[in-house]
Amino acid sequence: MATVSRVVNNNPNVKPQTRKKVFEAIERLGYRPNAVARGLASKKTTTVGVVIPDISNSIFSEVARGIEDIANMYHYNIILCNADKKKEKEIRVVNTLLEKQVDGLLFMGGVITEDHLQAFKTSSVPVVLCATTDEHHAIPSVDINHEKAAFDAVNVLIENGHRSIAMISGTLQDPANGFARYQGYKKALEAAGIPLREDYVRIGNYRYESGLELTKYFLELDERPTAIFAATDEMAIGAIHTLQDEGLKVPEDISVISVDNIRMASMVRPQLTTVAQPMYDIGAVAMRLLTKLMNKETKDASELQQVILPHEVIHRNSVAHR
Amino acid sequence: MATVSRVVNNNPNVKPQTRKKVFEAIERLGYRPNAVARGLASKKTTTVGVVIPDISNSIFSEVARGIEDIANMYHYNIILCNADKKKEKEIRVVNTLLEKQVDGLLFMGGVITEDHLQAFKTSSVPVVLCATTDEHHAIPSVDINHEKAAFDAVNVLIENGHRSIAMISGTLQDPANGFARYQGYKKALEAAGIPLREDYVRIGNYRYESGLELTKYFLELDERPTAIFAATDEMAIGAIHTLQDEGLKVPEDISVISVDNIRMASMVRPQLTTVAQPMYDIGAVAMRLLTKLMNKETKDASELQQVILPHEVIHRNSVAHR
DNA sequence: CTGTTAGCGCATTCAC
DNA sequence: GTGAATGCGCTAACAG
Repeated sequence: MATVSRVVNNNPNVKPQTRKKVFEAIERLGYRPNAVARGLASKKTTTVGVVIPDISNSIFSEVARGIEDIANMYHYNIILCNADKKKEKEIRVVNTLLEKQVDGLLFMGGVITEDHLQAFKTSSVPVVLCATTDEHHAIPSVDINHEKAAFDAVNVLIENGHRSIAMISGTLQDPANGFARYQGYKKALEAAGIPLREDYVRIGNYRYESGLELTKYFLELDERPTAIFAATDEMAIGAIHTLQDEGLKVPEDISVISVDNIRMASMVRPQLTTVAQPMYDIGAVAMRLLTKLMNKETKDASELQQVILPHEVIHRNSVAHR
Repeated sequence: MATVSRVVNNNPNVKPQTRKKVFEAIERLGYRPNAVARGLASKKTTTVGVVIPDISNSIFSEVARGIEDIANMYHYNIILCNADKKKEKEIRVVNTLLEKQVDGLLFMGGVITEDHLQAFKTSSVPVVLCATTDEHHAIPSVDINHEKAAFDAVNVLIENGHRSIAMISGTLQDPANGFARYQGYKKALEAAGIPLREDYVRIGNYRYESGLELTKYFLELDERPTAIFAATDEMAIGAIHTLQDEGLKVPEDISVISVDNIRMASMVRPQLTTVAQPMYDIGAVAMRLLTKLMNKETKDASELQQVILPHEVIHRNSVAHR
């Protein structure tokens, strides 16, 4: 029995001949190792938990793909849980994942509250945040610099001569994303000496429909903006369509830029100029970091583990000089 | 110890008072049940395996969301594995999933070969196919009728007076999807007495880029088609863009229709007329069926378990009368 | 209603 | 290099 365990686990201390015999017996009997029993005995499940807001959202599904590819590479499987950015659900799934004895946890979600931190603290396995950060940087994370990304996007507009720049923002309640991107907008205007106009900022919900809707508001203004910065590609595409539906041309009449670079950004006309956020890489790097933490390859989880991946302006056809 | 097990598992045979005491102790000690040990002892893991071609593809990620929601409702978790429609990888992940003692398996993939059937047969837990079927209907499945969906799509074109209808097909090697949709196209033409022209059919890979590319070919034909039927929305959107880039108007000059109804279909201009395939429901129904099978609520896995969900024509703005 | 017992299928000592 | 013994943390009989 111990010998079988050795060959199954590739332990070298087995005579090649008996190894062969064991393999034959395995084949003949259709023996399949029981990973649950192995997990109980070895205290390792080679499984990691992934909590994600919504797998059907393309942003997150790309991150998930990055996670799974790297997980696979290191022979981990992933248990996937949608939590819809609902705090209660997030904490609940973290606990069930921990009960299932995952070897590590990847967390994507909304705001990281004290309760989240508390839940993570009860974990005996490493946790890394993915595409988000906690305000105190208490948990390892990998993300982009959302504020700088937004700043760079708005700057593209400014460099193209725009000074009337509206923003379709996400919720300001989310410090890691919505608020940070709004801050980037504000600072870019500030740096260019452009006064911030309150009527040039509307709050959406990140989605297409809200881009569609909020753009109508801008068009009713006496002084229409000449450019719109949307916090997400989806809202930007919504904006473009409202503009087009109203007979305006993008980018000739109004320019549009955003941040994300979802696949759809190059599948619309005009193709969207946007700041690319490397979704796949965020997932991949986060998973890689998690493997290091699980193997204790890295000294201390609390040092240096705030990875910021670079973003990049992708020039396409939705921004024009004026 | 047994009593603790009882309260944790909500067994009614516990005096309310001792139940309360146990809960207090659990709270005080921060006790967290070990689901792996439970799984070993009870032979149930409350986990199901999901093999999926690519979670970052919106078609599949919507199915996955349907699966997870219902799984969650029945207190199952899902282990998600991407297999990219690669036979070898598919079979490998099925085996690791089985080693992990999942209580059931949901399979989305490419062609179901004999080797797949063989792998499923070694499973002691139920398997259901999701968004695909095997040719012999040996495995329970939930899907739409792809042939009829394609037939209906082409018929919309015919009813609108089109007789020169080209098709951008998926691979004909995939009987459950690509080939079935091609068959639907063929039969619709046949039923309308329209001869099939070989130069009106091109084979793509389901994706945007191939729609983009193959449409150019149709435009170079002496007799241009007046309508294009694409096997997927992505290819249809690609077709529309090539048409527009060449200065043609959709649907005035050329009509386009397809099947899928991905979210993006209503996020392009013109909005895409397409046959809706209920992705979320396919996942949800498949998971629900799997729960029944796992609970042996249903007599025999091999009877009646070929669920066909209805599809529906969604009229938008990419088809015109001529 | 509660406590005792015996595995679940492995990995991991420890002898040999 | 191999086999025997122990225990991972729980559930499932079984007594009481």
